[in-house]
Amino acid sequence: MRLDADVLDAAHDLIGAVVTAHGVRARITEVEAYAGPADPASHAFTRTPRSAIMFGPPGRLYVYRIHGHCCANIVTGVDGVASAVLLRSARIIDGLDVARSRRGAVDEAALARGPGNLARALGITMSDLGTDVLGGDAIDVRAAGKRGDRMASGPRVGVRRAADRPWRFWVADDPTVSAYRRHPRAQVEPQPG
DNA sequence: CCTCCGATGTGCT
DNA sequence: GCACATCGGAGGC
Repeated sequence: MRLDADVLDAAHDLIGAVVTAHGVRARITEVEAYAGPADPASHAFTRTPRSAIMFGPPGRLYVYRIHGHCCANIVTGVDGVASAVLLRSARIIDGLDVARSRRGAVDEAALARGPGNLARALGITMSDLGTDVLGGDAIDVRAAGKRGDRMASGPRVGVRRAADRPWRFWVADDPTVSAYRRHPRAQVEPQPG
């Protein structure tokens, strides 16, 4: 996985990768790229205590809370370059009963559909902030065999600024992928040229 | 399709 | 203090 390369390459590589966390294994089916200071939608557009981790080395987990939910990102880019890939959806491979106990009575395809639901199903909380997912810690992300799935891309979900950059990537026609929701006050970004 | 709203932390003033 | 957010479920049209 090219986590130290361009964040769009890293996002591509994370589709199909397998994440293991707290008794559940899942194959990633949907991600979004956030390009740091070059990206008004990124938490690292400005450097704050919360976003500082994204300015560090790749492979660490950036977890944040929003509206009472936790969301998990993989930090990308070499040390000093701030960017990250949000894990939005996944298909549970192993530990279905554990995931169900965390998520309640929902369809199997919906257990880890959407970033808040994914973190919940995998038991990821703020205590996992900073975990090195490449280093044999409690949470692990690794490339899996190529599956020949068709990849699709489009605008990111729920962002107000830079709302039209097609930096969301997902496995085409996969029922575990979340629906697109545009931010109600999405801003139009000036087009170059 | 759309709009509302609970939920709660972060960052700005 | 306060606006707003990488959300998600429910409900209306």
